Formats: sequence, C-alpha cells, structure tokens
Amino acid sequence: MDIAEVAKRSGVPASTLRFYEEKGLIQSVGREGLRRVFNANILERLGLIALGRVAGFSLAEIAQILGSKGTPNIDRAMLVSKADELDNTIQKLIAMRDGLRHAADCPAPSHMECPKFQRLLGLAASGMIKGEGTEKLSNKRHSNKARYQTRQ
Amino acid sequence: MDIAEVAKRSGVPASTLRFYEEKGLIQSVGREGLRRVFNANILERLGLIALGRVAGFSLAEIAQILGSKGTPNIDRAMLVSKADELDNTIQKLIAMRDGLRHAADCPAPSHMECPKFQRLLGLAASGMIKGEGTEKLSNKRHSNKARYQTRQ
DNA sequence: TCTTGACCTCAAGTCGACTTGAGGTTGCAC
DNA sequence: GTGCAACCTCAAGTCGACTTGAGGTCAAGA
Repeated sequence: MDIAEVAKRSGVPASTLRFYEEKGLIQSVGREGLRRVFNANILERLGLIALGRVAGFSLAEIAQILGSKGTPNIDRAMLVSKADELDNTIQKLIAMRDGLRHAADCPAPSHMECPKFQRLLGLAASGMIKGEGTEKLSNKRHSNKARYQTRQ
Repeated sequence: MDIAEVAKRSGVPASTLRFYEEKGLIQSVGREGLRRVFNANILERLGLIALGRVAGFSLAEIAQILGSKGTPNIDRAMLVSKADELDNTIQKLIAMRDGLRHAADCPAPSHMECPKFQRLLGLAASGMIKGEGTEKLSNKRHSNKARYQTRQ
C-alpha cells in the first residue's frame, strides 16, 4: 500500500503518517522509488495508536508501549502501571458519564446544586484534588504523574 | 480564600487559575484590593474541570458543560451526547486496560503477535479506523467528531 | 517530449493549554 | 514610612501534536 491508500483506509492524513513515522510510531516496509510502501498491518497499528491517544497517552508513551522498533524487550512493570492508571481513569469516566446522564434529566435548577450529581462527581473528583479529601477510597494508587496531570 | 490558598489546596498553580478565570471556567467572588477572592466551592469545580480533562474534553467543552456563568440554561441533549461519547471511550479503555494487563504477562515474543492481545485491542480499535471494519458492534454511534479525533 | 499529479523533504506555522517574565500595586512587618 | 512578599496585568514563550507550504522527483499518459 502506498501512503494515500493507508490514509484513505485509516482516515489518518498522509502528513500525520509521515509525522508518525518520523517519531518512530510506525514504519514503512520500504520505498518504491521515493514513495513509502506500507504493509497491511499498519492499519491495525494505527488503530492502536488512536486508542492510546483516547486513553490519554502521549505519542512518546504509545511508542514505548507498542515498541518503537521490531518490538524489543518490553517493560512489563510499565505495562501494569499503565493499566492501573487506565483503571483509575475508567472509574472517573464512569462517574462522569453517570453524572452527565443524571444531569441531563435532573430537575435541579443547576446540576452543581443537585445532591446526586455532587455525590457522583465528587467521588470521581476526589483524589484529583490534592487537598484534604474525605479519603474514602482509591487514593494514591499510581501516584506517579498523579496529582492532576500537571504535566510539568 | 486567596489565590495562593486555592492553589495550595487544589494543586492547581495560580497561573492556571488566572488562565481558567480568563477563559470563564471559574470565577472569583470578588476582589480584596486587587487580589482575587474565591469561595470554597471553587475546589469542587476545579475537581470537575480536572475530571473533564481526563475524560478528554477541551476547556471549551468543559465550560459549556459546567455552565460558564451562574449555570444558565443547559443543553440537555448535549449532555446526553457527551455521556454517550464517554461511554464509547470507556469501552475502549477497558479493552485497552485488559490488553495491557494481558500483554504484561503474555509469553508471546511480541504482544502484537499474541492472538488474545490482538482480539482485545482489535475490538476496541474497530470503529476507530474508518475503513472496512468487520462491523461487529458498536459502530457509528456518536458519529459526530468520530472517525478518530481528527479534530478539525 | 512534456506536463501533470502524487509523492517526497524540510522548515515554518497553528492550536490548545499553559507558563514565564517584566513591570506595577498593596498590605503588613518592622 | 519603608521594605518586601504576594498579589496583579499583559505580552510573549513553550510544548505536544500536527498541518501547511515551498521547492524537488518521478512515472504515466496526451
């Protein structure tokens, strides 16, 4: 497949494909003249990259997870820690989803004032805020990067 | 509370608080001299903002969801659609989490070659890639924004 | 043959989300 | 009443993730 074909099948613009290659996230199997040639599994890999992005990982992290080059030895501890991070995120998203759904048909004048909304989201938000939380549950796991994603 | 207190309790830098105020995500209740004064519920709101961010919403979307000003009339349909979007994301994250956990102790030389990993993530990634998917399930819901997050 | 279209490279531009810095003001401590 | 730490504004800078543009190469068709 040439780059246009990949772009068409994946929905990822050719410019992005070049960019990803440059960053080591994907690789072409070679060139035909000066044109890149990709093989079919690129589509799958692009799917995983997209997945990683919605999971909130940076391109650098994704490269690390997927193995930038011929899938070298992987840091399994890192995978577990990413999974835990994700687990944490999932809990929050579930609370947020429920909060949104509730807010959508809650009679309260403002959902900030609805006790149910408060409880749902407050729970999810606890642990996001650094300060004196009620300490109910799920604190301090995956504490690296933690405390918001105040990524530097 | 003054800005330093809020920063300390929330972990959000003062510069970010000013930035958020400028963007309409938060508001101070007034000034004391030229210093902003916040009341306590700001902490909760900051938690929700952080939550929205990990859910992948932009600041503009969050402002819309939370109501930028005194919680005006909210677009309930929008809330439902955000919730659906989130639901979709959650499914993907769950698959990714399971995929990562599996990969962490899978004997396959490369997890790209492990059939279980493939299945888990392939499933999640389906619908992310535009092209001829196996069409199993959960396609085309929340199709706005869809097709990756090729935002704009 | 020569033109066109699809690809190429490399540098620069854009956008969102912040952060940093210069220069100004205030209140409390001494 | 003076110093200074902690706030303020506003402009500019940074970073990640891309996109756009200028200028070049090449294979195929008129």
